[in-house]
This record gives sequence, structure tokens and C-alpha cells, in this order.
Amino acid sequence: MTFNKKTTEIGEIRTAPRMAAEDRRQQILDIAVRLFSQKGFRGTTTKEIALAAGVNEAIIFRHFATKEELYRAIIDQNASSEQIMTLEKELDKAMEESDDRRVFEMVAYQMLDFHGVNDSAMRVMMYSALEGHELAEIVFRTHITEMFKKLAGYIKKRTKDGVFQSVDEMTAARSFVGMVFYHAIVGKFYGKCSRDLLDLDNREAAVRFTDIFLASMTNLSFNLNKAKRK
Amino acid sequence: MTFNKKTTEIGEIRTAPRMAAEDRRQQILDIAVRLFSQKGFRGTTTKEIALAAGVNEAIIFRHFATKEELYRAIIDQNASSEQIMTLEKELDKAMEESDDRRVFEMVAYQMLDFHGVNDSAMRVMMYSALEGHELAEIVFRTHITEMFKKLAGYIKKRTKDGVFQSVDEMTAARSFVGMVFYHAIVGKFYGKCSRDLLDLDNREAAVRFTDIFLASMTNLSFNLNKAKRK
DNA sequence: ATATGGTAAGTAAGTGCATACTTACTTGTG
DNA sequence: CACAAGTAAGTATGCACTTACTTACCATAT
Repeated sequence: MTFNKKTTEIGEIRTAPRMAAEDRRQQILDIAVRLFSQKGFRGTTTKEIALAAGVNEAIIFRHFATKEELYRAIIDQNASSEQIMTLEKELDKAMEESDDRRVFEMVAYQMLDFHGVNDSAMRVMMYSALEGHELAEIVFRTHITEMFKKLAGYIKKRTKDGVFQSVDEMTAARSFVGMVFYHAIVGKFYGKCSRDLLDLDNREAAVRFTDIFLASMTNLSFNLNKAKRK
Repeated sequence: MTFNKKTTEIGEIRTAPRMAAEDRRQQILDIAVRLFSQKGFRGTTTKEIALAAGVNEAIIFRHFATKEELYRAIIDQNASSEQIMTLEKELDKAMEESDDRRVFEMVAYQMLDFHGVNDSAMRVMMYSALEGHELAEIVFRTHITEMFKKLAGYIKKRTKDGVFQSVDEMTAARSFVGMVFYHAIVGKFYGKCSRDLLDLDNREAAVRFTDIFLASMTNLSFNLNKAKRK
């Protein structure tokens, strides 16, 4: 951080370098994401954010009326990431073409990659969920749950096609999303406990999860297994 | 809540009914678990806890020197649950007997049930993890990671036996723990988004997850699938 | 049985500090 | 030189925690 300097009779005074409002706003957002993700919304003070940005606390409130609004801006920003939109279209295409492997690998990869890139944002969202913010629920619904429903729909379709075993499509979708989500999120929180597995490259992990899942959906032993149990 | 009543010249004064210290302490713990799980450690005030317990705030500090200490008492209490120890022994037995279905159903059921019963406690622990408490990490390590390692070991053994497909045992274990964990924990956080799935009884859910998993581990199409891809 | 005193369970009313947010002012730059 | 970007120094509120006090309960002596 470089500062403007002004020498007065009582000594040197440092002021933050002037920035265009838009830049400063973005800088504050970036810093807030990092801090919120490390310490939670309630655990982060506006003073800390200001300090990290190298400006006076009042500047925060010039750009965001309340701490709450700053928080909303973070959620909004991450909710409208265009990366997601692009991938979603590709996914739809793969689904239309009934390219099973591609569908599941894409879903897995998208989740892993999104969480990798937006690690901080995801942590913020986990916090939100825990802190009971409605906004986070909306974001979660659009990202994870929509994906989840889409997947369930696809599984149902492929079951009708006779390609997948006739399992409950919701359970199946949940299983898949679950294993990927766990790998992406929960594994990261507790990274120290099982770092060995986190070395897996996202692409490779997506392939492995797809392997396991497709195997369970397309083989014959599944129904036999079920029959045996009854 | 019943109160002792005292009539003075200025009216009726209500005081909390006297309780043995041990009982009051436990009551405060129970209430704190609930509140912490709903609103997080930082999001819950000692005043709220006192209000919910029907006593003066100062009582909290009679039993716990600091809010932090109250929190630690919660973590400790849940870490030494004996339910876990019992189930762990049964699991070891099933593993020795190579009863695959039983092993996985037990693991799934144990996780689901533990989280169901200790829903609040688990949320507290998630918070802890996010808030960066070392204690929670220890608890998590003993409960989830130990289970995870045990499972990976079992999968490795069964692979050597030639019963399971030769997959990376860590990935396989992670997949299974992942889908169950997701169902148990993450699904609950975002309960409103997919309540339909949460109606599944734990026992039934454990069976379904085991179905899916064992199918993927024991069928022949897995390797074929893998070969096709290359 | 009954009075009594020590003790533990309870209370009201603070204290001090941290924090979100404000106000009134200053200064660098197009 | 206007005005947006910056600052210092607040205010008000809410929080963890304290203090000084009161009262129910129960064991024991009478």
C-alpha cells in the first residue's frame, strides 16, 4: 500500500491514495469477501475491512449504506457469475444428447471448479446459511438445488430410456451431488484431516466420481442386490 | 416455566424456581446448544440464553466463567457421547465378519442417526469449524475422519479379497461418507430447498445409500466403463 | 415440632469496551 | 475551483461480564 504524504508541524500524515469510486468499491468488496470467509459476517468488523483496504472506516459507509448492504453486494456479485451461465448451457446440451458421462463429469467439475475458484465466496455462503440469511438460501437454491433438480430430471429420463437402473431419482441425484459437494466443501474446511485426497486435480476427481456413480446406475447387480435383501 | 411469587407493596415479583446447581447447569447447556446451533456462537447473547432459561443473566456466569467456557462445555459433552462408542464396537465386529452390507449400512445409519440426534451439536460444530476453533477440529477428527479412515481400510481389505472392484479406496470411502454426510448435514442446513428428501427415515436412507454404493463396488461394468473411456 | 443461621440460588443495576454508523471537516485532481 | 475522495473524532447501542445485594432451603440445636 502506497500512501500520499503530507508533512505538517506535528509530523507526517499518511492518507490513502485516491481511487475512482468504482475501483474502491470493488477493492472493498474483495477484501470483505476474504475477511467474511475467514471470520464470518458477525466476526468481521467494518474497521478491520477499512484497515485492510488502507482507508478510513467512513469510506466503507460511503460505498455501502450498511454492513448488511456490503454483504448483499458480495452475495449478488457471486450469484451472477457468468461462468455458471456458460457451463449451464453446455450441460443442457449434453443432457439433450444423452451423453451420460459428459453430463455427470460436467456437473462434478462445475461444482468442484466453482468452489475452487470461489472458495471464499462459498465459505461466506456457508456462513450465511448458518447465520440464517434468506439471501444465501436464494443463492443456494439457484446454484446447488437447481443443479440438483436438473440432475434428478435427467436421471429420471434415462431411467425411462431403460439405460439407468430404476432407483429413486432424487436419492440418486442427491448421492452424486453429495459426494462431490463433500469433496468440494466439507473436505476443504477440514483440509488438515485429509489433505492427501485434496491433491486430486478437479478434472480427475470429476472423472472418478462419475465412474463410481455411472457404474452403480448402469449395472445389473443393483437390482439383484435389492431383491436379495427383501 | 413456573415461578416463585412474592407479593410486595409495589406488586408481584417473579423469581425463577430454585434448582440444584447441577440441574441448572445442564439446563443452560441444553438451551445454549439450541441457540448456538440456530444463530452461531457470536450470534447468540448470554442475555438470550438467560432469558430462555428463565433466569438472570448473572446465573450464566455463576456456572460458566466466560461465554467461551460455556461453549467448550458443549463441545466436550458431545465429544464423549457413549452412543458412539457402542456403535463403533458393533462396526468393528461387522468388519471382521466381512459383512459388507452391514458395514456400510451401519456407517450410514450411525452418521445419520448421530446427526439427527445431535443435530444442534453438529451445527455448533460446523460453526466452530468456520469460526476456526481448534477444539472442533479435534472433535471432527475423532468422529468423522476416524470413521472415514476405518472405512477406507475396510474397502482396501475387501479389494484385496477380490470382492470389490479395484478402485482407489480413499476416493471410494470419501464418496460414501460424502453422500451420507451431505444427506445428514448439508441437506439439513438447506432443508427448505429439498424437504421432500428429508422425509426418508434414517434406516431406509442408510439402506438406499448402501445399495447404490455396493452396486458400484461389486459389479463388473465398472471396469468396462473405465476401459471404454480410455 | 420449631426457630435459626449458613449457604447456595437467585436478582437488579450497573461498568467498560467494542462496534456500526454519523458528522463536520480537509484535500487532491480533472 | 468544484466536487468527489478522503479524514478525525465523535455517538449510540449492545454486549460480556461484575458487584452488591436478597431470599429460599435445609441441617441442626433447642
